[in-house]
Amino acid sequence: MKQKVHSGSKPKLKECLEEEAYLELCRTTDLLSRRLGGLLKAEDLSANQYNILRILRGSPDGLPCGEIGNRMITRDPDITRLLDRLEKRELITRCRETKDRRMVMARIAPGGLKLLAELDEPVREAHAGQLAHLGRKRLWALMELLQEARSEG
Amino acid sequence: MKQKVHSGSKPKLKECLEEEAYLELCRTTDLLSRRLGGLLKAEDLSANQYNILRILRGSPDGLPCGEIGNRMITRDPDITRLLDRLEKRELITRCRETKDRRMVMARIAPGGLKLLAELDEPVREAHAGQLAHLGRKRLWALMELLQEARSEG
DNA sequence: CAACAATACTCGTTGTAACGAATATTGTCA
DNA sequence: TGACAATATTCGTTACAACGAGTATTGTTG
Repeated sequence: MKQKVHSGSKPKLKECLEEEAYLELCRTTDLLSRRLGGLLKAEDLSANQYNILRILRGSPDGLPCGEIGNRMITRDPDITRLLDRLEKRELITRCRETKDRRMVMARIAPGGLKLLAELDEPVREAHAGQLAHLGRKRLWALMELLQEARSEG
Repeated sequence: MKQKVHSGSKPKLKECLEEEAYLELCRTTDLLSRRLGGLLKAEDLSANQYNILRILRGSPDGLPCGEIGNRMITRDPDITRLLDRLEKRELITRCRETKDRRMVMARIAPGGLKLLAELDEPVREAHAGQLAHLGRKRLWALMELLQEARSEG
């Protein structure tokens, strides 16, 4: 996920505005991601693993693997292996659904909740430290623009 | 003024605006990156390799490996191997500097220029297709906000 | 029931990122 | 000159992403 983009040369005339905007986006995301990455690495979590945990925390009833795959845009064999690692560390649990026994529901486990809870504060502080200087107004403006950017892709 | 007291349940983490903005940023960058990723994969280029080629195109006199590493925020040994792969495909050339013989200058090769040239149009079209609906005004606003976001991290 | 679709999984593969440790060469400076 | 710094490299390691092919189980439908 980490995508690095060169930030050196001045924009050539031929480069279109959309491309420049994309580069800005990459640079910014990359910069902001580094701190978070450091926090996660200290807990031996990959960004994807962290995302899964947060998704599952938001769905206390659990989610089928396929649904996780849809949200992450990741193929199901890869989701399976991601969940394998998380399950081995007892951060999540899996159990087969009784209704539709084709599905396996993944739920966050106490260990996963605890780990997330420990990360919440530093993560929030990291983001605040990096973005608070924008202020509420510009943050809202930024979020709105980003949503609009995705709204018609 | 009366103070509100939490009853029993754990105080919900205040979803801070900065964190939300970061998530929006990630979602947007991720979405936009996928098309580019497809174009690059068709040419067997990783995002990092593509970035290096673009950096080098912007520096016709070549760059020392260390400078590339600085721009990409990537460690020396990894840059070396990235350049190895690019050199093997004759997309770049390397030669030792005569002045300071510790340095090795990497330059883009004709093959690299050609490959980039072939990618320029589809890449630009992809980005335009994804972002043009914002219009110039909002694109500028977005870019400005992103620059400000990085200006104090 | 048979055929098919959906779900998750197993297995294998390749390339890469990221990191640590060590080395050779060269330049700089006290 | 000798000690040190800078540059790039080699080597080894681990984990992960991404992809393809195939399998087992279960549900659905004609």
